[in-house]
Amino acid sequence: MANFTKKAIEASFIKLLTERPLSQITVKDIVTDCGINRNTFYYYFEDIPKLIETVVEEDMVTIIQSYPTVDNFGDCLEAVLDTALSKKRAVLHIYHSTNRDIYEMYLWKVCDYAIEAYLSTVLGGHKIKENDLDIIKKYLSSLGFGIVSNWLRNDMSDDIRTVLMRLMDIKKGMLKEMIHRCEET
Amino acid sequence: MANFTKKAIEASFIKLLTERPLSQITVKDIVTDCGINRNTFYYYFEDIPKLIETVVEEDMVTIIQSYPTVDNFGDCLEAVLDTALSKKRAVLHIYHSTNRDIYEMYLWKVCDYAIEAYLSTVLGGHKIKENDLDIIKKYLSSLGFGIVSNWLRNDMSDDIRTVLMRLMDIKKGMLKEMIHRCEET
DNA sequence: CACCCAATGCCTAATTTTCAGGCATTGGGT
DNA sequence: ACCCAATGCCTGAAAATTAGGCATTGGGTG
Repeated sequence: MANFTKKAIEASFIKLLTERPLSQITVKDIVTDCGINRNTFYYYFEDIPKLIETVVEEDMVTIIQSYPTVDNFGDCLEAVLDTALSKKRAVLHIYHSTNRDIYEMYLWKVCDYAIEAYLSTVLGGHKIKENDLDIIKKYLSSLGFGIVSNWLRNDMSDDIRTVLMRLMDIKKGMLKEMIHRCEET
Repeated sequence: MANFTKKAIEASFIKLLTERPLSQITVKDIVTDCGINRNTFYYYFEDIPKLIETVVEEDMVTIIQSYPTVDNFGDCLEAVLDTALSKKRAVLHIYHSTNRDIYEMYLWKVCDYAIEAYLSTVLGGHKIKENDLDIIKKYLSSLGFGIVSNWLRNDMSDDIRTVLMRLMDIKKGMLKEMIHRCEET
C-alpha cells in the first residue's frame, strides 16, 4: 500500500519545520499536527533524526532517479537547488541544526552520483588511469558539494542559478583538457 | 485518526474526473491510481455515487461552516462558485452525468442554509407571517440555485462574479421592501 | 441476438496498521 | 537540585487493509 500515514507524518514535519527550528519541534507536535497517535510515529520512524534522514533521502533519490544519465552535472545540481528552494525554510532549519550531517551525507551521494554518471557520459572511449580518474571525480564532486554548501551557508541568498551557469561556462573546456592530459597513450 | 486513505481515494477520484467523464471511471481505476486494494474502496464507500456524494457534501459542508452567519447571501454563493471553479472539470463531469441530482441536492442545501442564515440576519426584530416567510425563502433560494445551475449549464463560461455582483446590486433594496410589505402590524 | 468479459458488490479470514494506556529514563529550564 | 515534559518502548485491543474468491450485471463485439 501507499503508506499515506507515513507520508502525512513527513508532510507535517516539513510544515512545522517551515514554521520553527528543529529544536522546537517534538514528536508530540508532529503527531498532533496530523492527528494521529504518538505510537504511530514510532511505528514508522525510530526517532526524529531518522525522520529527517527519510525526508532528505526521498528528495535526493527522486533527483537521482530523474537523471538516469547526466550530460551536464550542473543540471543535476540545479535539481538539488530547486528541491531545496521549494521548501527553503525547512531545509535551512535542518541545515542549521545538529543534524546537518544527515543533509550533507545525502548531498554527497547526489554529487557523487551526478559525477559518476556525468563522467561515464563524457569519457566515452577515452581511457585514463584509475588514479587520475579518482582524482577527477573527487575534484568534481567536491566542487558540486562546495557550491551547494556555500549557498546553504548564506541561507540560499545568492542567485545560485546564475552562479552555477557562469561556473559551468568557465569550466566548460577544462574537463576535456584534464581528460586529455591524463589519457593513456 | 485522520482517514488518509479515504482522503486519498477522494483525491484520486477528483484527479481522474479531471481527466475524463464519470462514465469512463471504474472503481478499479480509482484504487489503482492511489495504490490500494479494491476492497478498501468498498470499506469506505458503498459505490461511486456515494463517493460523489461524499466529495460534494464535504465541499458544501466546508462552505456552510465557513459562513456561521450570512450578511449577504451572495458571498455564500460565491464560495460555491469558487469551490466549483477550483476543480472545474471534475465538477462539470459530475454535473453532466447521470448523477447530477447528487450535486443539485447539496447545492440546494447550501442555498437553503445561506438563505436561512441571511434572513435571520436581515429580519432582526421584524415579524412577518410564517407563510410569507416561506415564500420569501423559496424565492431567494430558488434564485441562488438557479444562478449556479445556469452557470454550470453553460460550462461555467459566464463571468459569474460580475453577474452575481450586478444581481445583488439590483435586488439590494427589494428584500427589505418585501419584508416591509409582509410585516404584521 | 447471443455471447463474453470486465466491472460490480459482497464475503471470509489473515495480516497489517493504528490506538490506548502505562512505565522507566533523560535532559533542559527554573 | 529539582521538576516536568519529552522520549523510547512495551503490551494488548481495535481498526484498517489485504488476498482471494464468487455470483451477478450490463455494455460492447461478433
